Amino acid sequence: MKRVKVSNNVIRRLPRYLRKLDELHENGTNRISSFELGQQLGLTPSQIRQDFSCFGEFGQQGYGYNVAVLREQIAGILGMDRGYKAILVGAGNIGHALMDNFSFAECGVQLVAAFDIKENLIGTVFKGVPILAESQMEEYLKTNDIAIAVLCVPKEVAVNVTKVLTGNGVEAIWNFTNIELTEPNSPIIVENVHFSDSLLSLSYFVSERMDEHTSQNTKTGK
Amino acid sequence: MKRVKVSNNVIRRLPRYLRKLDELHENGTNRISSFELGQQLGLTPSQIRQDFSCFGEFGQQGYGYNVAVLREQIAGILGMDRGYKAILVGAGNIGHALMDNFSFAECGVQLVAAFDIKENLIGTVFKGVPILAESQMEEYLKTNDIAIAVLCVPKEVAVNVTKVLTGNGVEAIWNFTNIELTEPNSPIIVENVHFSDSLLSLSYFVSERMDEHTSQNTKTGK
DNA sequence: TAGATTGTTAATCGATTAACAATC
DNA sequence: TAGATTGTTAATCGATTAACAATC
Repeated sequence: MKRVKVSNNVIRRLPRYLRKLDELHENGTNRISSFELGQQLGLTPSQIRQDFSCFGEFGQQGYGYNVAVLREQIAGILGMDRGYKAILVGAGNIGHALMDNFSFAECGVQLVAAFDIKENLIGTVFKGVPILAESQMEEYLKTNDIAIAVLCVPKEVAVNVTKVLTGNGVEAIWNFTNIELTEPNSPIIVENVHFSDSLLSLSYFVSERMDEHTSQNTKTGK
Repeated sequence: MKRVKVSNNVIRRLPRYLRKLDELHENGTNRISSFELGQQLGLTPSQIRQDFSCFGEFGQQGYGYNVAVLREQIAGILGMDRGYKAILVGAGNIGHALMDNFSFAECGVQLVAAFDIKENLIGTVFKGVPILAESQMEEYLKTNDIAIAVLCVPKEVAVNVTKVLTGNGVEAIWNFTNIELTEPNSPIIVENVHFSDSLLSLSYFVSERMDEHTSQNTKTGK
């Protein structure tokens, strides 16, 4: 596959393309043009064609894109066909909710084990995933090829757990703790899910909206 | 407050500034320069000063920024002092995990009620938040001033629930369902938390890393 | 005062959009 | 063939970085 340096913005749009293509496929749509796709996603056709051209030529002049083919291409670009193995660390609360609801398999990721320190969880199997003692984690990492760790531990222990993970071959951390995990020179890949950052952004947009209304009312003397 | 149109990129950095300032405050740091803040966040001092200047003048030449003052300014910009009221719709799984772990109050948001259709949940109170029947929701919205809805329902019903929300004064939706909620001409504010998009991006970066290694090994004949 | 550091203007860089030849 | 639509090159736009006068 073509692998030139692709901008972050492009990469963040790829999962959206995938989701839309899945939807189109379900609807029985076989082909789509960049114009129509742009309409549905709120993007310009130019941007869509530019984005795809980072990775190859997936369309056909005068026809557009075959939905199924394009879907498979993007899935491949995202690495969904690589079967990366993941472990989850911290099976309480959000960790548990992820195991319960989130389909790792739909992203092409295999969740092979979870780790916790709570005695009542250790040794149990939840939705087919064994929950093991955190003390066993290092050994487990050494004997299994784990690419991804889902980090759901309390923030106090996050840094120490991260050291064990990165020291034992884990490539990437899906970070659900509310701390900045990225160290300046670390080669580890960190993807943050910061709920509070997300809610605060939303709060900003609400405030902006409210202030607009207020100032308009002032202007019009309401 | 100064309210000029500020780019999305700037807004997304504000919660990170806030988090860092909280950390500095806890450490007992009273003042910080844009240079030092940039070092700690991996940003240029220029960018930091540009970002702040969208909202006002919070620093002092020759001195830098007072941590506590800057923190309060950013909190205000984000609307944390406005006490927005929120409801949560769908109290199972991820919704329940949010109620259990996530501190709405720390973001300055009041979670005042949750709604569900499960009989065994209705009428109970969880962490001080009453869980009501979804059939009561419309009435509740009409008699309370709810700015934000946290959407955690199954995706099949998400669109219909959204109509009820937007039709009854809700300004913004914090969307935990895995569907595209934003309609072309809708004035509703939507903040998406798409777990699968996040994991797929991570999967991309892992794949990129692996391919780099492979191609290097090929070049060096390993 | 001299040194430090801001806020802001100008320069650079990168991302998006427009245009169009190629071709299905 | 004629019409449609791609992939790509060029133009535009916006965001980041650099520079510097103002001033604490």
